[in-house]
Amino acid sequence: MLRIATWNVNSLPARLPRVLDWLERAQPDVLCLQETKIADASFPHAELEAVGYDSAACGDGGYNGVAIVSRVGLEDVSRGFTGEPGFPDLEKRAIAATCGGLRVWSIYVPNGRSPDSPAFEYKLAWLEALRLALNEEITGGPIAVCGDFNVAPTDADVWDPAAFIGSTHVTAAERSAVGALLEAGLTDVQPRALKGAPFTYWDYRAGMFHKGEGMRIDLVLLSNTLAASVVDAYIDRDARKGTKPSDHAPVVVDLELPPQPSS
DNA sequence: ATGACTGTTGGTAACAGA
Repeated sequence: MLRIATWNVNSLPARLPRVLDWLERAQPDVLCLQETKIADASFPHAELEAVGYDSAACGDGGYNGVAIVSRVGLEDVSRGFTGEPGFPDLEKRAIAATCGGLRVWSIYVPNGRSPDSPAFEYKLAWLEALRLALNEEITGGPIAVCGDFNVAPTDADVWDPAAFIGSTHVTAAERSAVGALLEAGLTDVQPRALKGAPFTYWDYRAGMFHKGEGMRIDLVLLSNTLAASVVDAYIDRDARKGTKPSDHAPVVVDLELPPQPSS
């Protein structure tokens, strides 16, 4: 069994104790992180190593930042991707590595701010460039594209579609961009809903978590053949509780991979 | 409860997040 997970931690320095605790509790083989907000030179490789995980990071502090944490190998790390657009400069939003024979991507899609902003055009361009970059990899072998997509794929992925009219994350253009990724050969793994909803993000404000007003924007996309190996998928809603949580919860996917042919 | 955010920075107010 291979357990992969993705979690937007909203600052790894602020969240490190919770991340270390969560690794101990959830026992993922691979964890993709987003919004690490930490420069590579300061990344807590040693702290992760102490609990049994290798790590590779792509960040420059401040905003953004992604990483992959693995206890089943971490090879052929690549940062960013060919054709990736900037705003205007390149941002730290993508890292990939091979872990336990699986190509894993950790991505942080731009927020978009508002549908009439240049940041929204950047978001769409970034997703289209990602699709082009993934096209070859998707046909090359098993791949998992994990992260904060900042898009709710359907109306069932937001607590109240009426509350999102005119907002980012739900527009036809954004959903079409994610749909193009699926058409390229990826499957959006549907996690078991805990507490009746499939949400992965709840705004910090106005008690939205406690009122169940969330969104599903953190996704695990698996190459279609690999998706047949999913034996379980869930959102760890408990990780959103308590003191100083991230505003996102981890998504966990369990895979029962077919036996590897021996070489 | 007629309310209720959190993180970052040549930083203590402005901004980004979604």
